[in-house]
Amino acid sequence: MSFRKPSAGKGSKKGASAGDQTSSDIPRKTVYRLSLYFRCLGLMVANRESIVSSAALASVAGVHPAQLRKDLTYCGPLGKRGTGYEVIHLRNRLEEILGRASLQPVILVGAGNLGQALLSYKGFAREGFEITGAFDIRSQKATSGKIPVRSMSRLREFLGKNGIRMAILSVPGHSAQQVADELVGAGIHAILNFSSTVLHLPETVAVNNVNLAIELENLSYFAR
Amino acid sequence: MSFRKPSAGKGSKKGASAGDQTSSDIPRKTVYRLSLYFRCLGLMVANRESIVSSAALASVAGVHPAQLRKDLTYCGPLGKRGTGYEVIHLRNRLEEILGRASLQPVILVGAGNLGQALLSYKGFAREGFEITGAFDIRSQKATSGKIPVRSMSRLREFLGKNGIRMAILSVPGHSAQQVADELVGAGIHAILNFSSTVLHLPETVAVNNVNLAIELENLSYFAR
DNA sequence: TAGATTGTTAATCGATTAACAATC
DNA sequence: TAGATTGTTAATCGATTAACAATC
Repeated sequence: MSFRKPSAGKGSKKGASAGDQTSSDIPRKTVYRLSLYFRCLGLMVANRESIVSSAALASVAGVHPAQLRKDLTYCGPLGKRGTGYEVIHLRNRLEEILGRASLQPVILVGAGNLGQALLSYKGFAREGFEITGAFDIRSQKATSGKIPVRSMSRLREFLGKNGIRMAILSVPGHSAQQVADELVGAGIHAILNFSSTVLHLPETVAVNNVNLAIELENLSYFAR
Repeated sequence: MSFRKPSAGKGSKKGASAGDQTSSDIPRKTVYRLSLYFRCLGLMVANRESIVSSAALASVAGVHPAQLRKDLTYCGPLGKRGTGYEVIHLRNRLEEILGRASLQPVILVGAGNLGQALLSYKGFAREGFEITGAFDIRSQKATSGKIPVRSMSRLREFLGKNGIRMAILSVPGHSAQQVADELVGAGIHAILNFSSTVLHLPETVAVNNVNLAIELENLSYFAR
């Protein structure tokens, strides 16, 4: 989950948020769905499917066919009327737009319970995101198969040296705002916020909120 | 993150989804924000604040004051004109509506890399959700401090015996749909889906999608 | 009473979907 | 050519915000 808004406005996204940022002409919700289409197309490539219609792709992605076609208008004309889309071609175009070609370095801040769990999660790497550094108020020696957790005091130096723009924030709620300010001050432009605090940051900083407790709470409400 | 829609419609929420369900008159986005307000009020209670205005609470929650007031209309009249809201009173009312009073049992299905991480995450318990059972195709003995991972074949029996309605799904994408069908068949009404697959399920089942890779991908797009 | 703030309605805004001409 | 499906515009729908009367 995440809460920031589409590129056009300010306000709150999924549930709530503070501060939004612009970075392109494609609305945030559309960018999100493009990621989804990209993944569906990856499966189709693996299945040796060469052509797909908007109806078929939309069905797999769980969206309305018209919405898919609307979303794709942001990517230029890509299909062939009467036929559909070339799977590989469409996938390549989305990869290009989403900037998936290159590996993205990310730092993780807050190596507590959730932070440690995220550090051991291999899904990020599988998707092209490498956690190149981990930070916490208390540093931890590297143990087998794990990267070292550095002291927060080394943050600025590390970011500058490695040109990193993205951070995963998994500190306790009570220190999230302060740490986020620190991150932004040190040059971070995008934060995946797992803390339960709504961050107040400049609009130039992109924030996506993932609040697992609220997701469950939300489900439990609708499960009754 | 999560993708299902507000209680009223069908379509996709944050990014994409398939299938939606109704369960009340309060729109899903509003329910989500009520959770957020509930947490902010918790902090205020801890700070011994007794009264709060819509402007102040909205600011902390990162939403527009009018939106907060609109959201609260679903909860009945709660404030005092000219003064604001009694913190404790409002918090209690939200707790009531969200059904936070009681502890919710949840199962986790898929004890791979991410599943193990989620099992060791203590944040769920802290928020009133107890992972009472874990399942995987291959069962695992309980080790110190961890609950046992049961074989999927024991699922139906376990659910029936414990009256569990919610599941966290952390299986690989390629088996997510099949396992989800199994869960629904066994009586699950709400799924927190961490897999990268968009699930196609009956509208009566609530699904929230959390796709960490897409969250990061989305951020990386806007961080450029 | 004067000032403040809620609750609510109406206006705005954006996102989704329907419809269809263009065209393969 | 006839059938299919895209790309796009217009219509619909829902969510957010502005505005203000009610009232504490």
